[in-house]
Amino acid sequence: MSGTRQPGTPSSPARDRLLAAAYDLLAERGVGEASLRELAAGLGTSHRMLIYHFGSREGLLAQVVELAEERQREAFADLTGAAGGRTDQAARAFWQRLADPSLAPAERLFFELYGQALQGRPWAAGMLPGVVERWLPPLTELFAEGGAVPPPVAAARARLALATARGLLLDLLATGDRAAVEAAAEQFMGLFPHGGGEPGGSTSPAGPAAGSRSGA
Amino acid sequence: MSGTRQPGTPSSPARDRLLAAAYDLLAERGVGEASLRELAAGLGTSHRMLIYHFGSREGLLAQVVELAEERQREAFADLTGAAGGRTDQAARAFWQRLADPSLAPAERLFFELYGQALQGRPWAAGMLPGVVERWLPPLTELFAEGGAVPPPVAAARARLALATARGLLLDLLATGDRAAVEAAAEQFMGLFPHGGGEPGGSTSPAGPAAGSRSGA
DNA sequence: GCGGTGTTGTACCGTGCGGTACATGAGCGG
DNA sequence: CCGCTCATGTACCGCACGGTACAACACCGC
Repeated sequence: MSGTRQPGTPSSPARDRLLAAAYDLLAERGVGEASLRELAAGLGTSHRMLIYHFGSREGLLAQVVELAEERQREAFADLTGAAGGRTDQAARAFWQRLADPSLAPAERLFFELYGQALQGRPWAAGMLPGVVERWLPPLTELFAEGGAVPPPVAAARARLALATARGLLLDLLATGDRAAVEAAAEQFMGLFPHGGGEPGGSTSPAGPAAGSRSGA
Repeated sequence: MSGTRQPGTPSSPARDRLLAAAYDLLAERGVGEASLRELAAGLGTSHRMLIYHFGSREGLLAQVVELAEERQREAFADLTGAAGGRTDQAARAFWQRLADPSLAPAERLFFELYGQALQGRPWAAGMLPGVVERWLPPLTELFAEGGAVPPPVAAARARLALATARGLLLDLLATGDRAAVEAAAEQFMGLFPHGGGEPGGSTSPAGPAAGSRSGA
């Protein structure tokens, strides 16, 4: 046995370091045109090593997708944690986090991967199953306001808030017009009829939140 | 002079046919991994001809992006036309059109191009300048309800509706759960406080609307 | 010190890529 | 009928790609 490692997910420390660094690098450069050799050069290793650890280029990309998914999961955990208190406060806080410029590269990567997954790229397929569904239960609970809102309405609002946050993020990334996007988010949060605060417009959604920076 | 044609946009009929067909083909297969040769084969021509008409692969992709932009412009014209009547009716009609399954390939292409543009791919850069801005004036007018809504509020709601429609479209394309997405859209349209109808939640937004099908 | 196991470097392979050279027609003005 | 331009086909170039072969090295248990 010479060339490649196990095809599964053996998760050696070196591999994990490489993967995290590759994630950051791809967030900056985009996946589309990145060759193994370019990537390896940017990572300070050789394309040989990438194949050794990930089996193939597609294997590496699939692992990056899985990592993006995992980062989303972490963001989601943060949300459920933060959502203990007032709904509108949780919403605003989460939106503030999403709009943090330091997360922009990860979010651009998220949307690139999303687009590739929609086009049926096999290595990106892992993105799709959870990309909406995973967010719905906690968001639905958040919007239920402890039972004051009927479950079907809460579910629809959860889905709506998720979509809205992602759409606003797309806008923000494309235009960079932070003020205008914030105003739109504010509009959304102000639309809900209930008493105390607003329910949490742009609360949760989009990104592959936890943004690790410079990598390994 | 043997090989390539003018680099500009000379727009011969043959070229236009090729471009429209390439658009449809890329909508089905995705841009990411399409080589000139694959593309040409699917178009019933040779990669030589693509280079002759478009100068280079990037030139072709840039033209496809421009065409996508143009299709958006047509969709936008449809919107302004349809928006003459009641706001909520226009909104629902436009959303119905967006959700039409036959538009899905064009919309997937739109989001793939959007993602590539966000990652700085030069041939996709033409996407960004108008992708939000172009929709705002007519939407703002729509949401102003003839002056009943203050301009800043109308502007924020326009931006919000655009973002929401795109987010919901992303959801629909990923999950295929038409009923749930429709329910979320309905929620949005029902949120606005004003009298008569709802202002037009998912009214306008996303796609490269006018969907030409099987191409030349 | 030896044999393994995990890791890395160097060198290479075949393929398909984007792009070019050049010849060949089709259609038309003169 | 010539000559010109537009269009297209065939053949090729050099290159970078993903992937593999194989040898070497580090480290560890014994």
